[in-house]
Amino acid sequence: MNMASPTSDFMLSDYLLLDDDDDHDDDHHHHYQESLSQSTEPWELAAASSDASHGFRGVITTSNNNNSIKCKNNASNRKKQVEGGGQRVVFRTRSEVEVMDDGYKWRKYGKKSVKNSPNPRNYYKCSSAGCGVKKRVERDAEDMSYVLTSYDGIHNHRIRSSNNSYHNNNTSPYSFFHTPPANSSSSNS
DNA sequence: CGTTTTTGACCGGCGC
DNA sequence: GCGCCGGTCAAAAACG
Repeated sequence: MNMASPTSDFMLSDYLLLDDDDDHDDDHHHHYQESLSQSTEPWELAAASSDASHGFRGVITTSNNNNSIKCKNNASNRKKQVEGGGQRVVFRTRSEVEVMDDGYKWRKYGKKSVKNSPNPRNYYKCSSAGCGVKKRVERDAEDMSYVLTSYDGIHNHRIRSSNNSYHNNNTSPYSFFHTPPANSSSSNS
């Protein structure tokens, strides 16, 4: 609980904020600030969060052009709004296991092979009805040691206990981010 | 028996 | 219009 204080702001500030600067993304290849958590977890926490201010439909694009991963936001070219708030977070974690327990129960609804990645991409959806939070898990195209996990939306329900109690210990790198205070609905009107 | 995984099909957007 | 590409659906299997 050293680096606890699990708040979204903390995370956003402490890590990296992704702007929709897809224009000059070639300049700075790595949008990710790798911060090794000294926690007891076997995986390293390295995260990149996207700016939800735009309410965009972000596209996580893995391009090997510059041997880098870049996240592009289609703020202008919004295809469809992300149900659940439109929050997108991308975690880059060094782990041997692709799917790790973040405290929520997910149901895999698809697997697809991406062009720029030799590894397939897994699509998960929150098992809770009425919760349209989706999760995308894939291994890094260049570093297969890393797992790229994307979250879409915000859970409108309480965390679902699973086999593990990571959320209870706040040891899960993702759990704290996904534990919305109470105003997670963010103006649902 | 209920739920989840699996896997190919399907579909929509975009580029050519 | 067609093919590519990424995302989702859905039927059957697999799993508890």
